[in-house]
Amino acid sequence: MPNSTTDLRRLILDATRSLLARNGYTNLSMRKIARKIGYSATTIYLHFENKDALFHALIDEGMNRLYESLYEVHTQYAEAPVERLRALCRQYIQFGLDEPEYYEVMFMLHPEHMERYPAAKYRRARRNLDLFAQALEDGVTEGVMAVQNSRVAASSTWAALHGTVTLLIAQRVDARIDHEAFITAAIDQALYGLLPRVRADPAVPEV
Amino acid sequence: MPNSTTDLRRLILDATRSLLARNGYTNLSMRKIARKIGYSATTIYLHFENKDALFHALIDEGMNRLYESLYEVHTQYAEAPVERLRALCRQYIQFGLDEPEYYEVMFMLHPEHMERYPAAKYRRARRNLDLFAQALEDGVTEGVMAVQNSRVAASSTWAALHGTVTLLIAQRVDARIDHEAFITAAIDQALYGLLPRVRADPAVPEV
DNA sequence: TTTTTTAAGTTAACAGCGTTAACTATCGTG
DNA sequence: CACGATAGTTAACGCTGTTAACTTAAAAAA
Repeated sequence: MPNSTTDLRRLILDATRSLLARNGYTNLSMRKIARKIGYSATTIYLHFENKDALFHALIDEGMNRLYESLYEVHTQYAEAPVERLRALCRQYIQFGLDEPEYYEVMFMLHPEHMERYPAAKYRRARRNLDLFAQALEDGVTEGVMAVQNSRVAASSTWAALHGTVTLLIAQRVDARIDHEAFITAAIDQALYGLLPRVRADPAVPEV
Repeated sequence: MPNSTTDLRRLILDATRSLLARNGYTNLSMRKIARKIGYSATTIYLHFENKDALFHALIDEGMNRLYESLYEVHTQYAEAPVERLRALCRQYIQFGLDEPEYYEVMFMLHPEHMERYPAAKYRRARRNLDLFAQALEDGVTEGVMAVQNSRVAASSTWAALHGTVTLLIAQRVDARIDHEAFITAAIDQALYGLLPRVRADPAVPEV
């Protein structure tokens, strides 16, 4: 199956990822990718419709790698939903910090660049959120979490993690704050917010 | 004090904000700003060192407007830390959704564009976080919140809000999820995560 | 009043960007 | 041996942020 055509496609994707990690999204261009692999810029257009489509392919690969690492956590903590959720949160944040520029492309691209993101790729990306929703549902079943709607709660938990990663990536967290303490606090706060409360305070209804 | 020089500076800032709101950050250029106010592009460089400096001025104005709206909440709920924090969260998210492109410039600019952000402007921006930290400290004093380090907890709360705003702005929240339900869930989860727990679970230490 | 200096703004240009159209060279097949 | 397809190229268009050099008008100094 793999001929020289698919090899070049692979070469383009690898070069893009490499340049992305080294020089960042801002300093990346079709011409630079081409120069790195020894082809002219227009050759890339023989394998990807445009720059957006090239990044869509890269995003999809990233989503799949993220899923692999989250799924490993999922199976490791199959019997402990709270600890599983905590580990999923850690893994998600670690993924973002390991390759910040890649994370940025995956989750911070402008909606106008995502309008034509293929439905099949979108469904694959959503599997990541499903792992979080599954942990919440298991937690509710076991009575160790209190959540009204697991899909909504999974999204709000994701929002907390996404905010944590993006603030760190954008270097917006105060220099006096230890990053590890910040991450731990963010995860704990999100987790505590999902635990059942003993005496319900009327001012604070269930999530 | 205001002469024609400072007037033109004001004109540039207003035109930039207007174009930002209408066409977004991606479709904004020095030439377009200049065209809108009837000057040549290089005239802008007589009032701002470069594009970054122009946006730094815009960010600073945004941070001050945010502070005004948060400070109003601060005084309104002076005696109820939990309700005050909830209202601060609502106000912050509303601010982001009211002018998404402006929020993006304020909080999502690449660190390389913020390297030369002036210290005085940075201090003004941090006052916004101080209002959150104050609410947490008041809550701890009154025994209605449990927080180890108010600065860290204020940052992790901010992260949850920032994630909520950015996911909505980037249109990454699943179409099947109601935005209002998502926002409420995110705020509630962050808030619950700060409340004191009756029986401490050894698996979940304090934030 | 005349000259000189300063201020405000302009035009032209540079290197780089994503993308398209037109062109060339190579290769497998009829 | 010719032909059509395939893979890749060059040239070009209209953008971008930014700099240098230039003009024009007003203010200050002679």
